[in-house]
Amino acid sequence: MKPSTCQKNCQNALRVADQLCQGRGVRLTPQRRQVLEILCDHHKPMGAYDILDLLKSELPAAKPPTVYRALEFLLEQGLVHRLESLNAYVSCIHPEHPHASQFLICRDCGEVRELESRSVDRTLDSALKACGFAADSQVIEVTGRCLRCTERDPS
Amino acid sequence: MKPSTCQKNCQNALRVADQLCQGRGVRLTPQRRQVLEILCDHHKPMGAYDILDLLKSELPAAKPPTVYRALEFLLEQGLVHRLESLNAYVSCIHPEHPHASQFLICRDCGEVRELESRSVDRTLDSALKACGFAADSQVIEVTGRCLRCTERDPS
DNA sequence: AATTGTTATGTTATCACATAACATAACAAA
DNA sequence: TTTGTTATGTTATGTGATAACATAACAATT
Repeated sequence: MKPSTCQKNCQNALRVADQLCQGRGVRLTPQRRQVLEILCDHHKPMGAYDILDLLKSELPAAKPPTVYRALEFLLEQGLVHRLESLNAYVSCIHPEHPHASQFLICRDCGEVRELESRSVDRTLDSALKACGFAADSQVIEVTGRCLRCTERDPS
Repeated sequence: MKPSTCQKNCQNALRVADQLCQGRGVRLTPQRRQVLEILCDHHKPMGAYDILDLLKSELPAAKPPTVYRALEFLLEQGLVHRLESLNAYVSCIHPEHPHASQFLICRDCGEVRELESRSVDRTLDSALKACGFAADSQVIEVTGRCLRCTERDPS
């Protein structure tokens, strides 16, 4: 994807976020929007303190709680995801519909892809049902090499 | 499970660990064994510093690296698992054969169960294959309420 | 038994991630 | 304009993990 296209996607993602929040009657304040923008611009997993460093260039008074509060809001609204195995955060590709999170994390290029496999979802659900476990959240994170990196350097 | 039975299982788990390590030509040193014993005794997710506190009663000089080194070894040998969504560690039920980790974590009683669903495994594998992703590790962690807790208090 | 390479442990300091607690400010509804 | 609520500012600290370097234990030789 060309930089210009990516820029465009980011702008678009922010517009979608604006609309979603407006529709839900919640406030995407400037700080929250800035944090989301940072995550959208990179679209790589970023640690809270990485975000903080970038945020400081726009908001020098920013401190850890500033970032964590924004992240808390964005997570609640499904606009970003948390990657448990990296202690990191990434913006959501399509926040307009909720989905169980399934992530493929490339250890070479750092790209994070959302798998969204309905069949994985269904299979896991039925396994949970079979043993009487009432799930309220699930984490699926696979680390490895993405197709592009494998093709670039098949080793 | 009665305490006596649990005790027995713990002793058994340690013996199995001894044998596995001997067979592999690696050393289950006293420190490593003590950490494993602590995890087996509880068989709940425990943080590294929880383990450290208990370890100190036997080994007062223990410090964070003491625990983390033991955990590193035990993880390598498949004797314990790390729960990414809790930053915690738990002893493995059957270390004798390797398996992709799939955990059910009860938020009420804290029990951790290994799901080991072959169908989930297969479904995920084929989804990964379909998009050309070469996995080298995977995390599946489901948080919710176990059957026992649901039956005890259906709310 | 002495040498030597390797693996394990001891020790200090510090990094990285996250939140508690309390004060102030902005907002929105009456 | 008051009042309740939500958001932000600020300080400090809690929690999880590792870097870096020194020493000790072990195991395989000669």
